[in-house]
Amino acid sequence: MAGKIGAAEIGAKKMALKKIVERQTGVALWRQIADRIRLSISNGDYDATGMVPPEMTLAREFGVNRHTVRSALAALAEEGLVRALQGRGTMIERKDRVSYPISRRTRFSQGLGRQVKEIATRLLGHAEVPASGEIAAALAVSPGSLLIELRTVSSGDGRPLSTSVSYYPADRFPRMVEEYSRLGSVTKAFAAQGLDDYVRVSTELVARHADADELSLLKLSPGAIVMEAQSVNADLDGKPVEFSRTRFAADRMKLRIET
Amino acid sequence: MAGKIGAAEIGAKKMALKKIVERQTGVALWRQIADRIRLSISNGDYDATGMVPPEMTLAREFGVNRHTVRSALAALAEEGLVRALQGRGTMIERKDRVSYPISRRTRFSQGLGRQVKEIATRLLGHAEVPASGEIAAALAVSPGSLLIELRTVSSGDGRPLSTSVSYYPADRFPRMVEEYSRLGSVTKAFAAQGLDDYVRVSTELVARHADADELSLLKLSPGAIVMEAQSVNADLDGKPVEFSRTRFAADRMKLRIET
DNA sequence: TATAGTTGTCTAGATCAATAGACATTTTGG
DNA sequence: CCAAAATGTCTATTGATCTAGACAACTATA
Repeated sequence: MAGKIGAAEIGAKKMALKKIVERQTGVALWRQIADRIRLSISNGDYDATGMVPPEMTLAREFGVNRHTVRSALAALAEEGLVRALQGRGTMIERKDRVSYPISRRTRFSQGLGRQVKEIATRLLGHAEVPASGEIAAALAVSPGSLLIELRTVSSGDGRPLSTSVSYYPADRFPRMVEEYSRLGSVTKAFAAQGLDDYVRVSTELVARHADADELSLLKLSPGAIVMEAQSVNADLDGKPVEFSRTRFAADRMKLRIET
Repeated sequence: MAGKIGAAEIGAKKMALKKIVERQTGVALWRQIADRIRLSISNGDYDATGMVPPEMTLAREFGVNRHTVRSALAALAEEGLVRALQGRGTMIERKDRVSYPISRRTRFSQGLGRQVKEIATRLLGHAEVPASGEIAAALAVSPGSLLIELRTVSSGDGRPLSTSVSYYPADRFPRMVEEYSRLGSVTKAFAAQGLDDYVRVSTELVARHADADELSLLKLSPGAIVMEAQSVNADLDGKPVEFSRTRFAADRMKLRIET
């Protein structure tokens, strides 16, 4: 099984163009197809024409009925990604996923840069909660000590991109809520409380289907995927200052890891 | 909408315990529930007992019929994650996702460390292909110049974790296939061709539903999610030496980004 | 102005997903 | 030993998904 395939490979590669989807999976065919077309759009596969291939062509490629492809395209139209024009074809309206950089100095609003004109972060709510085991460990505080919890959702040009739950040690950052509300930025709220700089020390990523809560917060077409990042930021002495759990709308974002 | 919710928050948090799932989404309820239980298991939510809650309890929490929960548990049993024992309950067989570190010096086999006893990478095939636009740009070679393509699938303790397609400039690494087949490692194959060290310069991540190809390569229960990482490695002069596209089985892996 | 190619709409039937209820089987604990 | 609690199995019904085919409406082009 090692590397003596060579010539036979060419054939195998052509097969791969058949864009197969699987049945009886718990994920409807129209949704799998919508996912794949979305990916093709964002990969620029259709840039030559600016159009999605005709429904009959897609149906043949995916090996499904034309109506199934129509369901997929309807979902993408609902997202505003494509627009169908009777008699002409289906036009691509929007192409790129927003690329979000994760680095040692990750700051939410900065990285998005020129990709979106307007970034809005809305504070959904806050609370003062005792540290649970996992979070206490991540923040290096004793379990049960008080934390400030902030819940936010962020949008780019009106489209929700991510939603976060963040925790801060209440003793060190007692005015977190007020400062964040006033300044609209975690970085500035930290600065207002005497912390000038901080760095990302760890990020863990998983991907899964969105639950109903995330669907509504991120205005996702249901059944969508979220990428969940658990991250810890620390001050320059290595003392953790923030634990947060951010869920990104997977079909609107790609994460770029910078090293 | 800014931070004057406070007390009302506590109620909202309790509501969140209701583990809601959405209907008519193109993703079957049993699959959404399977995803959520899998996440709960890997988060350690059931560590106290080592058991998944009873079917009736889960059905109540998710607001669905017991049979729907049974479908979800059947899928998890199929994955080998849980085992049902009549009269007793449903036992957790395996807990953790494998954590895969992505850093400036990412090396596949090293990072997995003690998490898996045995790592096996199988060469699926190879080919010599002209560089397409995107890949040529990433590798900083002229479009159409020859690349060596390697396709592999990697498993930990017999469970497929990821599948990769990688490209190397054919002029610089003409013996890539032979050396890789002989040594079983990209790092060693590079060394055998005079490249002693290399670093990760970029990684881009997206998440989506797996296609049939990935389902069969990764032996995924259909409808599963993959995380796709496009990465570029370069030598210490910054000259790109490898472009690769790795798809991770999202329900078996978490990615840890180290900065 | 035909004609081919495209999306839009409708109907009918087959299969999958989910609910509902009843009862069997097995284990645990009083 | 008995009762409670858990999983296993079966039947029946409803709604969502997918297929199949036919035709209408619209667009571009020869």
